[in-house]
Amino acid sequence: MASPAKAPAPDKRRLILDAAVKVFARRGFTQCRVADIADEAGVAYGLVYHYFRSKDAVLDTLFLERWNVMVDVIGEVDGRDIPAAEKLRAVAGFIVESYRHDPELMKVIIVEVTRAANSFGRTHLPEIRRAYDRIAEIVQGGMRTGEFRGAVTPHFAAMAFYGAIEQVLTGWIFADGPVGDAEFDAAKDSIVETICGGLNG
Amino acid sequence: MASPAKAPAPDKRRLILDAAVKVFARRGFTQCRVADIADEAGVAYGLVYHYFRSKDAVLDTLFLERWNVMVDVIGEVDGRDIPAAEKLRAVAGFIVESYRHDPELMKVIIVEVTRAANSFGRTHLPEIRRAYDRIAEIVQGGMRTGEFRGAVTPHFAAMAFYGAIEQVLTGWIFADGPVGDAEFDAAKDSIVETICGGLNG
DNA sequence: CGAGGGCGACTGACCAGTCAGTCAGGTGCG
DNA sequence: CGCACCTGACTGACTGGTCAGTCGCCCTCG
Repeated sequence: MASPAKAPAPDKRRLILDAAVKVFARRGFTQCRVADIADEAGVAYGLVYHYFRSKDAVLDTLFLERWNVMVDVIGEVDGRDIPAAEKLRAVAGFIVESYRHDPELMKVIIVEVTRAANSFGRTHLPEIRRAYDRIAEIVQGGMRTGEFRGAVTPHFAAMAFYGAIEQVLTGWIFADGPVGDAEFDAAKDSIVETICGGLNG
Repeated sequence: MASPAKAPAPDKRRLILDAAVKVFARRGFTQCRVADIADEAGVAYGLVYHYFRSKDAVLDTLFLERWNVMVDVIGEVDGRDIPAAEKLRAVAGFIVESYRHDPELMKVIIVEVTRAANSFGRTHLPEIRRAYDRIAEIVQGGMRTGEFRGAVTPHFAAMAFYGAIEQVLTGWIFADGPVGDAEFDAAKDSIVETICGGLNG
């Protein structure tokens, strides 16, 4: 996927990537033309193909850049010496903060890859699964120490946890108005509260 | 969307709809051609346009037919005189059974509409929201009677609940192998157990 | 002077939707 | 009863437009 070794011309390449995020977020991957990316970047059409093998490769790069960071963070969090519930809070916090920091990128990743079972979601299944697996490891750790009970499998709990987060982000994406700081912070707590504490009173 | 009053020729129209489910499930809405639907139905290309305004209208019909049934079921369940947790179990059960009964249709609805924020998801936002709202009403009822505690808003709990279900179904969709009966039944319990009981031990 | 970043007109494939026409079954009239 | 006419379901070749990807050229910098 373009220039593996020493970065040759970081400027324009980055410009194209950033422009692609904007354009993909605005109209969706399929609905936008390669010309839109080039225009947004203020760059010639052909230059996109100088840096990327195809339109698909642009999305692939965007997704992998960010997803790998997230998978690493989850692993790092699991290594910390804190309660399992705090680990889940850290993960939920990181994902919510990612959205707060760059909503357009997160929209593209979720809508065009993570939730796109017929196209990029299928391509990147292994990477997506790795994230679930790492969350499941956190849950399993919590069960080992007795912090969590073993009513459901770790894998299942991980699906529910990640599903809840993605559903909340999707709500924000659909709303596509500005979301307040209070709402971001409330969401982090609510996600952990729901999955760990449960509804039962 | 075609013949409102007395059904004139139910055969071919239904045939096209059923064929579309197969084809959309197999290759995705955008990746498949109208000719594929016609071929699958064993019908001429033009007939698709005799019964439907456009390719989009075929998907719209498929989605609304099924989604409205689900929204009605959720409302009916809420009317029953049973504990709130049992209501959620009934809803989760209905959705899981819908998948068990017709996985292809559910795949199309979830992948192409519910999770497609840039296309049909946006179009059908009102219908999708109606389902969330009805689930939230169930949760709110549970809080009123003291069955559920009010740690999170009903709306948030509804998002988490539905998000967990959809994530589980998405897992099955991605796996696209046969899923065993035991797994279906376990899922219904696990979803309710996770959302109501929580992980904390 | 040549390597390679940068350019954008062009092409070939693809596909949603159209439309001119066929045909089977129904209806009314002589 | 049967002939003429009508209706609309049904057909599939064709069109118009779109767009990913190519290619030959230019221009700058070392």
